[in-house]
Amino acid sequence: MSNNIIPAARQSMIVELIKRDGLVTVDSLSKKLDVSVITIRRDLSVLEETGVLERTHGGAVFSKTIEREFNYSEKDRLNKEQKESIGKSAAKLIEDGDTIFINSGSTTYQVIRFLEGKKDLQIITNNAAAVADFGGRPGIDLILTGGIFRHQSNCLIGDFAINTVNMVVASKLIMGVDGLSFKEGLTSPVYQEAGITKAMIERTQGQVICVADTSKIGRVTNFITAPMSVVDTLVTDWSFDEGLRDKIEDIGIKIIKSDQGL
Amino acid sequence: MSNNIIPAARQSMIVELIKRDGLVTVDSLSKKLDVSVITIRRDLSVLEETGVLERTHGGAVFSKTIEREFNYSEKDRLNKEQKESIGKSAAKLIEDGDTIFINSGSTTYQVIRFLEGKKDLQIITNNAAAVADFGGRPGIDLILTGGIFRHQSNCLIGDFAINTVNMVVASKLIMGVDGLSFKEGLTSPVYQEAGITKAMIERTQGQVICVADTSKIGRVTNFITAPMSVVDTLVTDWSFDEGLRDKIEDIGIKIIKSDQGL
DNA sequence: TTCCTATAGAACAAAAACGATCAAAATAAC
DNA sequence: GTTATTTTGATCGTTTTTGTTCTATAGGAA
Repeated sequence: MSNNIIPAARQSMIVELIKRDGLVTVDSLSKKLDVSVITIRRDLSVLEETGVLERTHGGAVFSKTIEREFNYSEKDRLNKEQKESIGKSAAKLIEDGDTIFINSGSTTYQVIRFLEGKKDLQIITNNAAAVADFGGRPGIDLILTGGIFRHQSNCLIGDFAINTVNMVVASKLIMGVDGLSFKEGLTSPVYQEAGITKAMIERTQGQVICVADTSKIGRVTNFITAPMSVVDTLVTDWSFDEGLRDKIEDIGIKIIKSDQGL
Repeated sequence: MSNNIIPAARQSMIVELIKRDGLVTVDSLSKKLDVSVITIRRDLSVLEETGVLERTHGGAVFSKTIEREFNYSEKDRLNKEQKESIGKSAAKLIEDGDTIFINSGSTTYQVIRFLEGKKDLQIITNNAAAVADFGGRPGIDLILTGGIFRHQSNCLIGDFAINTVNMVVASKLIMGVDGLSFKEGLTSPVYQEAGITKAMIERTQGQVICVADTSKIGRVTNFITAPMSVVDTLVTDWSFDEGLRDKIEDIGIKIIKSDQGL
């Protein structure tokens, strides 16, 4: 894919990758960008000079100082590759003309990113980060629910948010969760976020799509949002344990596994 | 497609491409514009002189400085120093325990920045940018109104926003305007934004503080928000024309001039 | 600790891109 | 139509970038 690119382009790709993943290895960059390892090292040295990254043995990490500025939380970076591919797969389930709820979370954020190009879409979300790189895409209305800004998870919570949700009937819901278990159902670590999601579920007349990388499956956090049975479709990543498939499909959930390697 | 064009046209094409892609290569430009690489190099040198791009080996990247200004939008940059000092002065009018409306705009955004350190404050705003560098300040609740995201002015508009505003009674309003004239009153270039501000004015029981640098005074834009008489305090910058003072104070508006040099 | 493997860095050679110069072509001026 | 000016392209030496080889070093395992 990638040959015949100028150094500046290659370096900006490295910056993108390190912003996305928080960490890159010389080896993987060498393969991905199709240049020798020494070239990658030289690039990393240049970029270290500019301050966007810090070199380590075998690669480089995103600069701590810049990281803080960007407000990239650890959580956003965790399983980033999985979340991106889940986002891409989930976005395919959205059709032109849909009105969709999207709750907050690093996985659902990835879905929003991949909705570009859809037509006549209305997104209602309490994810405050959504506006960040949403440069006025034609054909897509982005509606924030409003509410109290909770910076830890970059989302909007409280009655104002719930009120807005209650004024909408959506055709689909993209729901991120923190835990997903047969016994306790869908759980969230923050009470108020669970409340918003609950309201969204009630106001969705069409498909409820749950996005969760495999680390969430089987996990239980503090606040119960809903039983698993509200989910129509579960989009998860490639390392899904096939042993669970039957048990999940038995309660009427369709499983979609996203592809590795974007 | 492309032969027989004058240099200026070719160069403006290059500018368009670099604005779009952020980066161009000499080689691809040479092919796309059907001229030799040396010509492209000369074009890039010329354009580098003008400051729109920075040359690199093999091509050029969009100028960092211009890029930054691009994101901030023309409006944010205009009279930045004035706006900052107005923001600082206006923030001093806010007391601990206040519940304040803040409408959207580059000047009011500066006010938000300087509210750090206040206690027990509740900010209700339709400025989507507010969350950007609001790192969870203790003692301050930031509440977004919700609404349709309007990327051109980074704000939230529409019924959802107005509904939220209508659920609040604020003790103060920080109001940015685009024009401020005796005859037409306070005006805004965007209909929906005027609507939000109107709702905020109605729901404010205390002080209405208008923040406007001197370039706004006397200007009229398209949509009337309110007559000037709704304003209690006008915070403007140091170059305020003292000849207008009496006339403005006569309608009951207190004038605060912010200091130059932050 | 000691060994071992993987990574880093230096030096050199090859390839690509650059800049300067000059001639040819296109355009403008007369 | 002729001349002057600008613009473009080609050549060639120079600089930058890249990859290979080799040596040194870091980090993990026994």
